[in-house]
Amino acid sequence: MTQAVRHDSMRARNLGVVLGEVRRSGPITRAALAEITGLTKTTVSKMVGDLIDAGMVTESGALRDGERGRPGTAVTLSGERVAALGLEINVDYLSACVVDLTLSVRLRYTQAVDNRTASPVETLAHLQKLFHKAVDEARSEGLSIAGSTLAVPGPVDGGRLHSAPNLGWHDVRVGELLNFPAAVDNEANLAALGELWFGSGPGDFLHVSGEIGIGAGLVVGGALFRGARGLAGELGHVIVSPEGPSCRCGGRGCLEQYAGQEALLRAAGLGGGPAGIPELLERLHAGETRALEACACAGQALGIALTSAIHLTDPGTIVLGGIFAPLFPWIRDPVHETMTARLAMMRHAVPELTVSRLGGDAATLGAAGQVIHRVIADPWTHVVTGRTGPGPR
Amino acid sequence: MTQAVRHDSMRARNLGVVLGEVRRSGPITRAALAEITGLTKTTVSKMVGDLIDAGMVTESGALRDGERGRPGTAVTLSGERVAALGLEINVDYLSACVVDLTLSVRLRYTQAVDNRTASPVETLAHLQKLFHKAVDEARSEGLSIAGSTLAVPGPVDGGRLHSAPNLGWHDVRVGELLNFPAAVDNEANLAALGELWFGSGPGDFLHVSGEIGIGAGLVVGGALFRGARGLAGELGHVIVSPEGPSCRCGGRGCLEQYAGQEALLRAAGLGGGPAGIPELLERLHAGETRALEACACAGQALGIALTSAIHLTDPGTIVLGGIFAPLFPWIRDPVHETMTARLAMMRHAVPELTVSRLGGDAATLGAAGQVIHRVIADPWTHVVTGRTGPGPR
DNA sequence: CCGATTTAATCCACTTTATGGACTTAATAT
DNA sequence: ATATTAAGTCCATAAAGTGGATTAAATCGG
Repeated sequence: MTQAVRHDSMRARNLGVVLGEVRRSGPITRAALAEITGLTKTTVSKMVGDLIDAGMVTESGALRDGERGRPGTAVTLSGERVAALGLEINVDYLSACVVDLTLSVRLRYTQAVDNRTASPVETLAHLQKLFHKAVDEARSEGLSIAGSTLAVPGPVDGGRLHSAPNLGWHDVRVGELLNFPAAVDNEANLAALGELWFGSGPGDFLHVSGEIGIGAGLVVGGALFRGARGLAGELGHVIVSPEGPSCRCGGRGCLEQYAGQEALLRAAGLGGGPAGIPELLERLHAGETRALEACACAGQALGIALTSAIHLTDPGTIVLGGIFAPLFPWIRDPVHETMTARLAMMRHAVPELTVSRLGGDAATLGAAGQVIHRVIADPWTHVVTGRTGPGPR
Repeated sequence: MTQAVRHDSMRARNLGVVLGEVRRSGPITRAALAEITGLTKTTVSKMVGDLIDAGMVTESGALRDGERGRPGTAVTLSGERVAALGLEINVDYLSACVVDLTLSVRLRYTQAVDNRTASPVETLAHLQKLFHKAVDEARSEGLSIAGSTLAVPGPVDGGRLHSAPNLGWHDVRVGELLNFPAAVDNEANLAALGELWFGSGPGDFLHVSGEIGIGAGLVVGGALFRGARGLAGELGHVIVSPEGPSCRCGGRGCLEQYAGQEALLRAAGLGGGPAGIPELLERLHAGETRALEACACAGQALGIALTSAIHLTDPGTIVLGGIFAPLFPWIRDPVHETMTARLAMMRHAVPELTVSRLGGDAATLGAAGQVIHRVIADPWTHVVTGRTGPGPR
């Protein structure tokens, strides 16, 4: 149910509207904010004052635009006080980053841990150390961490990680095992949000994260689509060919069996050993036929799965990330041709096919960005608790 | 951007919250409304008064629940004043229905028109007559039509119908051709909403409308998912087998080629003639092998497409409607078995598979229901303009 | 059968928040 | 130097919800 609005929540929401507009429109004067939001100059002035007190906004000098009349003083987001922490569990390392309100990355950490051999509890203990280190160091820079989110490589439903094949984890209640406050979410979802906020991401796109599994995050109207239980976006198990090779999910012919990291390396003649994507890239650059053909096949399969995804979810753009980012030059054409051929008559415009500009950090950034976005949408608590000293009696 | 809240919009929203709660919780006292919404009794009382004045709510007698203390007077939605009109263009007839605020169907119309031979303009002229007839007759019953929505059999993007194969329409700007005020939406989308509001529909489901084409409407959290351009839900073109028969969409192996009405009838040996679903049902009841096998094959194909859809969109339930409703006894098992086998390892619970309780009216009902839902979510304008006579000066 | 208790609904003084016009400030134009 | 224009602040007012007091209408207990 939509919640009822009272005086305090009216103010809370309007604060969010004003702060959101400051974020959206860069340096902007109070007068312009009033115009855009529809609030009066008085109201906006008061709110901007509160936001400045809370350290979320700063005056960034006079905005002289050549027009006559008194020039306005522009305000911008301030990265000096509020920050958020993004965490990620990868196969062989943990990573963390601290991002401030302006979405600038302030601190980054990685710590090598072989999470395939470690138990969930061990891994999470390592993660806790990383958490405290990051929080302490952020504090020493004057930043206060408004919240944190943890990215895990598999579908999450209410803090519970269903399965993470590349960690060997199955049905782990991560939320309950954490000894520090953090939200838990799927790496593919958060990578999509990372692309939205830190990449060139437009407002509507399907972000494909190719790893050992293949996940996807669907962003529509600037918000992530999660489905009924938060398990949406399992692109890796969309059926490419109903009688294809069987998959660990129980099905047959899933995309993962054609374009997952393992399948791809095997097709390129690199399976079975410790060989990885770097080797594949070398061979591609060397023009080795087997590697090129492996990419072409994977691209076609991806194109087929994406065609189904487009018909079902109608994304504006497709963004390829994860292992597909470095492979983009070799898979772009087969993916694009497959999609174009199969979508030809149904739509005026086939979704654009682009590549992620973010590296392996996409999920960590998205995790931190999610917290920042929540703060910007609802700065109320931070404004109130952010007051210095006891308020007027 | 989220809009700023001012005093009037605060009141508008709270009116919507109160009215929405009246709808949700049946006959309910003012005190209970206050408890649930978090507003004070004073505020709720004032709002209920306004809603009664506007004819949207009535007192429905004392609510004596055996407890001691003064019994409350319950209020319910009133179907006496506000209503909505749903319209639908089918292959060989037009239909309309008037639904009141309580979602009771008050008037129904159908008019035989062969829309395959008629041009869009001719069809819409017929529709206009139907519109006025419905509005006039509703008015004579004391109902005022708050709005209307038109269901068309194909994907719609901003009032523009991309293609409606069973009408032979292509790229028709329906919104601009209408000489009366109505929103235009895809029949599959509206059928899903019909199921949500008039059927047994739970809050999260994928509604499959099998017709000549196969569409789907995805409802998550009580809201329809439309994708970036409103073209989501084209289940009929999800790829079942990449090298399958070619489809009018330009692709190959689309679901429609296996489970669409034409493919199904052809497989059952009924193709080429005027034979239809009734004949197929006769043969199924007679136990004819060819018909049974056709259903089994269609069911398997549907199961494969739904498996992909489930991985991508994670619906809580699958509701089969359209031609799949009467065929349900014969396709249920193949669909269910295919889905279960292929989803086994990925989720604890495979989505439930149910059948639509609504007949061919689903879309018309959804169309009218959409208007009603908008009125309930935002009753403000109706409360203000609904006042009888000049207000107190 | 009557008073005590309990809950519903209304009344009224008050608080919170936004409004809108007046006022001050700081630029450009003439 | 003065007029004009726009930004930002001040202040009295309006709109809406709050919370406690009051009235109303039941059940419970003796």
